[in-house]
Amino acid sequence: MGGPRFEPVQAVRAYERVVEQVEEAIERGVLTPGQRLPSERDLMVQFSVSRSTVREALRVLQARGLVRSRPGDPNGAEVLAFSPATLHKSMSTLARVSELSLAELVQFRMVLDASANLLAARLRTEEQLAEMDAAIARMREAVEESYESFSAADVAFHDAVARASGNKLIQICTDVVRSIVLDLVSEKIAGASDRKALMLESIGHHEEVLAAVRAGDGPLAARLARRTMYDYYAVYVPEGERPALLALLE
Amino acid sequence: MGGPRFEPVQAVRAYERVVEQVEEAIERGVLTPGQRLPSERDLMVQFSVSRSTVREALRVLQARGLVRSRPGDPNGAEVLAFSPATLHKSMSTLARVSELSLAELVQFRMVLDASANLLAARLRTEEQLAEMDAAIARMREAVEESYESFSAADVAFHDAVARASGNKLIQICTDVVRSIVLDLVSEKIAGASDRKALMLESIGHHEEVLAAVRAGDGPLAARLARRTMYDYYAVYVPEGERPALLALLE
DNA sequence: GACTATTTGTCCGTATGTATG
DNA sequence: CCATACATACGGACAAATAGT
Repeated sequence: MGGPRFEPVQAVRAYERVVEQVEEAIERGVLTPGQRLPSERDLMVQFSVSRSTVREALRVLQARGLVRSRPGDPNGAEVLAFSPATLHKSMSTLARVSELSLAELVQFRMVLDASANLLAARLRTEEQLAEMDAAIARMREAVEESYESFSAADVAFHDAVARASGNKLIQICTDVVRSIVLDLVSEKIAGASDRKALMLESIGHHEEVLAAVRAGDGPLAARLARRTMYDYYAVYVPEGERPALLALLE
Repeated sequence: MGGPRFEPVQAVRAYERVVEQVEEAIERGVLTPGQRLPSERDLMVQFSVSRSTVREALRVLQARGLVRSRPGDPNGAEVLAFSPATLHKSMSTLARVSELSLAELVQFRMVLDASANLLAARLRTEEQLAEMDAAIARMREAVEESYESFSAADVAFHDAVARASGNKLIQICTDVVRSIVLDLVSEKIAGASDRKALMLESIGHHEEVLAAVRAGDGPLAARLARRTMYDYYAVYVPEGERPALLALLE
């Protein structure tokens, strides 16, 4: 064993080297959000490449959500704070291209929401409990208004729980997967004839979940959260795929 | 309320429009993986834009993992099958830039692995059980060899469980988060003095988990999986953040 | 408000290395 | 080996947009 482990020589493009250097500077904190990159002409001098190369590198950095540039900006491209937008983008294409079924998405939401509730039940503050109360109150008001405002309040509730979990990864994934699921089923829900009854039932479920979170009973909150999500979305999942969801309900 | 809801007019760049059209063609299945795009010169004619614009669009598409282009290829850029590589990339930068702590990453792994085991216990086939057996066997052999081969076998086990869960999203996220965690702690583990004892203990835990999966006891498998992961990684997590992990162990 | 300087967005032409037949 | 077509990279140019005077 052993011997020299040569790296495969790959003709790395010029723009890639530019991307790497800027990316590393951002990740190392040398460039912080809000700061500006040098102008394209300055960059072509510093990297000693042509402007086209600089621009291709900037496009890649922009696609990765690290910088943003506007025409005529005298300050150069702006370094952005990381947002889950790119994550959202790639997960969305994954959902559309790589044939993610609604069942898998809902199942993943059940996993995330249950975990968030489990953690929130132990770690929540009084302030966060108040947020959840307020969200449910808005859900109740929205029943008479529109499905859109109801859905917004529902999102706010789950968001508050996700924040209370203290885990940013849970928070971000919850946000991403939820918006994808809503894209897939919001028209169907909005057009349901018994929409109002569904909303009222959902509110009751949310209140039970919140009571468990308030009582600090994590396992119960997680179980109720899974059940709530199942009851709300199962009708839109093909019957053949529902057993996979039920497997989470023990 | 009401009134015409105008969209904010944003000067959409030419390369963006090119990206949109190609992206849509891929997502609608007009362009399938393995197919080739027209050459850059053909594209500048079809879109009636310049070469630079075409190239910037191709860089963005490449950054999103949708196409790949090599110099001298007579067939033009290749349409790729979607891979979680972009997802991996953006989640990695999220971990580095957005200050994700090791505690949060391990916590998320605990959530994913527990859910995967819960589902696997009900949905696994005999074939998948055999894979898990084989992985544990390789772990046992690797104890005398090296930490690297042990880690590889360990990865294979968790991968088999994730596949057996039947949820691609769990599978992909497991893969992504695991590699990030391993990047952060693999040197520490490899350099541990009581490495061998740790490996043996870990094997025992994995066997208990597998026994629960084989018995079809999902909740038990999930609980053991969480415990296994905690015991393996907790020492690398700052003491102040361990309570957040313990909150998952009920 | 208008003018000017600078920057980005876009286009064109050209040279070079590479892969295919 | 040669010819062709391609991607890569360079440099120059002009219009549109922005910021400061």
